[in-house]
Amino acid sequence: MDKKINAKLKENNYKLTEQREAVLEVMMDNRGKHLSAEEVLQEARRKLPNIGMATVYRTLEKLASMNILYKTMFEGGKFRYELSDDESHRHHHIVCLKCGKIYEVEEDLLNGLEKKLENRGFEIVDHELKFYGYCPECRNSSTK
Amino acid sequence: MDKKINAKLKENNYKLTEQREAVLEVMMDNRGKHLSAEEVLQEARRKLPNIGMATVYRTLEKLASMNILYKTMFEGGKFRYELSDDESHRHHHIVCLKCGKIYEVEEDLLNGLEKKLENRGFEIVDHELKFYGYCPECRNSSTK
DNA sequence: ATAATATTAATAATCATTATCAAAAAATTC
DNA sequence: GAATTTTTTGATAATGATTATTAATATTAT
Repeated sequence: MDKKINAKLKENNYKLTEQREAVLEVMMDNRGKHLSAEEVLQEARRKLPNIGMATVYRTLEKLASMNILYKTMFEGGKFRYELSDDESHRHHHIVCLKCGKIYEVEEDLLNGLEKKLENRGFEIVDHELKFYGYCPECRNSSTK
Repeated sequence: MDKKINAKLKENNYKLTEQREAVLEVMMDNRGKHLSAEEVLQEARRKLPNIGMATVYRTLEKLASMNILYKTMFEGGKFRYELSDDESHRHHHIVCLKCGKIYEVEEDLLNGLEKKLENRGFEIVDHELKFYGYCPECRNSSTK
């Protein structure tokens, strides 16, 4: 188990039950992927067949609120969760319209943008950016 | 009725029933606002008391598919619709976390970003950017 | 007008998520 | 360590936004 994660769990005195551990393991096994709650449930049941869906939702919610996971709404009105690598470092997404794969975009692409808005009197606390298009593999394939 | 809109309707040979007209009027009366389907239904019923919610959903969907409306998913997993002022000119949003008001951000803030991604082999066809924070009015008020 | 096509309103169905609640597990108190 | 309180769980019901169904109504073409 990752040290930082462990630290966060303690800091929130969060009891690590076997259900919560199963969910965390699923997220760690899928580092870099963006899983829906349903997908997490499927995977978690391979480790713990009786885990209930309410528990999975509750756990994902809790982990997201401690910034251990990112929770993002993608097309189709479904939330997806991914392991947060580095605390406060938000990043953004490119969704391939063909294969559906989700790639990451580093934060610093957005530098300067928030400043412009703050010059207009807004106070920005968060933002969310998604690109839709074709990834390098799909781009040149015939069946876009 | 706006000329451009009328042209688009014709171009898609879209029959302007009284229900559809009511929905369009609501959107035009609320230019600049971002309405949920439910809100459109409420307003539309003031003009046409028997209009059904399925009709409102269908109509909003149709108008969005002709680019007469923008359809955007905001927090809470709800779509909101707004009148599209200018055809292909996408814009983005700042959502005030206090009053919920939605402000617009002009496109050109993002210039250059897509190019960087295209240099990496992606082909970008669309994007979506939302900022969350406090608007100038709410920023200095005591009860953030 | 008559028949074919579109559109509608009401309502049921869907799907992701949340709430409820009694049972099980864990922690705390005596 | 047994008794009691607190937390967590799983099953299931409820919710809320959206979509599908369907029979009735309106519109258009013949």
